[in-house]
Amino acid sequence: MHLEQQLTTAIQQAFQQALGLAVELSAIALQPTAKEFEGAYTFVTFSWSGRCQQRPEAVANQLGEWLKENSTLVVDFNVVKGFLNLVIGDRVWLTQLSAIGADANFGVAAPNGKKVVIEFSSPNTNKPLHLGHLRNNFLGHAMAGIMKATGHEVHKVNLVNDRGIHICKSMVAYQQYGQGETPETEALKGDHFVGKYYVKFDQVYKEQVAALTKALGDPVRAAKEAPSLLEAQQMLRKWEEGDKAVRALWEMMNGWVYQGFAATYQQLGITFDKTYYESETYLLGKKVVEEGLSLGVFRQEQDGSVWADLTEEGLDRKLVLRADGTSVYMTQDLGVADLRYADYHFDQLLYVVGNEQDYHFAVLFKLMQKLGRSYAPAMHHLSYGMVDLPTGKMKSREGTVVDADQLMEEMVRTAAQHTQALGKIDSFSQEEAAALYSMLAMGALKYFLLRVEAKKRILFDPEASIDFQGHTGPSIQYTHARIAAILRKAKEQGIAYQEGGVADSLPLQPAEREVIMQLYAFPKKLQESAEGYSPAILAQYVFNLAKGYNKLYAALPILHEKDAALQLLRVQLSAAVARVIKKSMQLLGIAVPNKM
RNA sequence: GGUUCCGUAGCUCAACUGGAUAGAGCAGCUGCCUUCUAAGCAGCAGGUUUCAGGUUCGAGCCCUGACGGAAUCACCA
Repeated sequence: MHLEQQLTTAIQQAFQQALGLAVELSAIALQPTAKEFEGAYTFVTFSWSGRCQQRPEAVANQLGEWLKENSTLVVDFNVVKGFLNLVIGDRVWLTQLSAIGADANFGVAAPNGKKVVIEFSSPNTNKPLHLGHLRNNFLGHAMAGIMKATGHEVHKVNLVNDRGIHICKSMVAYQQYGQGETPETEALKGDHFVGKYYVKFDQVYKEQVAALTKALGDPVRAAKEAPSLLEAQQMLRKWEEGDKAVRALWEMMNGWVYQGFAATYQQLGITFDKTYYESETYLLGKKVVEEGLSLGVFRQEQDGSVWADLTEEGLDRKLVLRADGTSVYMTQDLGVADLRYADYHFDQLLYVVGNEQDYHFAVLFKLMQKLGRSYAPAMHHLSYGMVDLPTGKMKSREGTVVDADQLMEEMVRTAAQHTQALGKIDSFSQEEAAALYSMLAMGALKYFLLRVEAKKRILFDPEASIDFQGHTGPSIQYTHARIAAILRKAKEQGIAYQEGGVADSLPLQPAEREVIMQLYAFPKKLQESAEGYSPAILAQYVFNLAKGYNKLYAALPILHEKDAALQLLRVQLSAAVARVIKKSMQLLGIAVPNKM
C-alpha cells in the first residue's frame, strides 16, 4: 500500500485511540513537510482543534506520540504550532527504493481499459508550421504519452485542414504567378513553397483592396470585391463541384505540403495513429443539423440558415449552417464528433486547440449535450495560450512568424557549438554527433514549450535564443548522461548492482533521502499530470528530480565511496534516477543521451 | 460593451489545489574542475504576489470591486 495511505490510516487510528474521535479517512489530508523542518509528511491540525476541544499543538502532540509509538513508519515527530511533522524511518525509504528498483515499469500504471482519443496538430495545408503549432504538437504528443502511462488506451489523431478558402488563396496565387515552378526547381521544402504563394496572395489582395478603395471610396466593399478574392471564392465553388482541373491543382499542391510536413513531423518525433482530412469530413455535420432541427435543438430562419440558441445557457446564438446550405466550422465539428465516437467509442475525447477557440468548444460541447449524445461529457478541450512575440501575435500572412523548421535548424547549430566547445564527445562519429545535436536541440525546444502551464501564453523573444543551461531540457539530459557515465564505470569496475535488493539498514544522508522521496513521488506526479491535462507538472517534476540528484552528486562520492555498501546504494539510487528521468522525458517526447 | 483567461523578483516561470519565513532558472556579483561529465554545485543580492476591500485560525490561491494585458462574441477557420 502507498505510504500516504498507510499514514492516513494510521492517523485515523491515532484519532480514535489517542483522542477518542471517529474520523473519516477522506477527511485526513497530508502534505509534504516544508524544507526547513525535519520530516517527510505534515498533518495540519488547526481545523481539528474545535472537534477535539483542544489547542492545535495539543492535538498534534497526542497524534504524534501515538504514531511514534504504534506506527512502523513514523520514527519521530515534531510539532510547530498546528503542524505535525512526521519523520519516516530510513528503513522505509530504502525499502521503497528497493521496490522502485525491482519494478522495471515503475510509475507506469496497468491498463485501465479506458480509451482516450487525442486530436492535435491539425495543420492547415496552405503554410508551413510555426512556433505556435509546435506548442500544439508537443502538448498533444506529451499528453498521449502521459495518458498511456497512466493506463489509458490512447489514439492520436490528426485532422488536416486541407480545404477551404485559405487553401484556394494559395492555389490562385500559384496559378497566376507560379509559372511552372515546383519545390524541386526552387529547392524549397514543399510546405514552404506553398506558403510562399499564400503570402503572395495576401500581398496582391492588399494592393487590390487599396486601389479599389481609392476607386470606389468604400473600403468595406473593396475588401469584398477585390478580384483575387473573387477568384479564390470562385475556385472554392469549383472545388466543391469537383472540377477536375481545380482538384488536380489542389492535389498537387497539397501533395507538396504533405511531403514538407512529413519531414517536419519526422524531426519533431511526432506520429499519429490516424489522419483525417477535412475534405472527407466537412459534409458529415449536415445530417446532424437535420437531426437537431427535428429535435428542436436548432431552428431555421426565413433565409434558410440554421441556428442554435444557447442564450439560456449563458452563451450566444450560433450559426450551424449557412443560408446557402454550406457548412461552417461548427457544422463540421458536430459531424466529426460522431465519427470519432463511431470509430473509437472513446471514454475521453481530448481536443488540443488554442484558446482562441475556447468559445467554439464551449458551444460544441453544449450542442452535443443538447443533441443527447451520451459521450458529450467525455469531451474536453485542452486549451493553450498563444506563443507571442515581443511585437505581438504571429501572423502567417504577414510573415511575422517564427518558422518551425528554421528555428529547429538554428537550435541544432547552437547545440553543436555548445557541444563542440565543451569537447566531450570527440570519440563520436559524424552521424552520432549529428544525432546528439538534434536530440539536444529538440530537448531544449520541447522543454521550453512544455514547462509552462498550457493555458498561459508564452512570450518568445527571437533575439534571446532558447537556453541550454539552467531550467532547460539539456540540463536534464545532461544529468542523465552523467549518471550513464557512472553506471558504465561501475560495470567496468565490476560493481555488480541489481536495482532491487537494496540493503535496508544503511544510514541515509539528507541528499539521498531527498532523492528517494522524489523518486517515490513519480507515480503521483504522473497521475496529477494526466488528471490535470498538464505536461507542465511532469516537466517541473523531472527538473526537480535532476536538480536533487545533481545536489547529491556534488555532495557525496559515488564510485569513490570507500564503504562498499554505501557505494552500492548510491549506484542503485543513481540507476533508479536515470530510469525515472528517461521515462519522464520520454513521456514528454524528449530523448536523453548516454553521453554529451 | 458582454463573456472567458492571465497579472508573482529586472526577465522567463514554480508554489502539491487554503498552510509554516512565496521558490527555481536567466541576467549581476563571490567561490568550486590534477576524485566519478562545471550543460553542474555552493553562496550573495533581488518581493507590499497589480491595487482596494472581504471571508478564514491562516489568502499568491476563495469572494467583491477597480486597474492592466489577451482571447472571443462573424453566413471566417
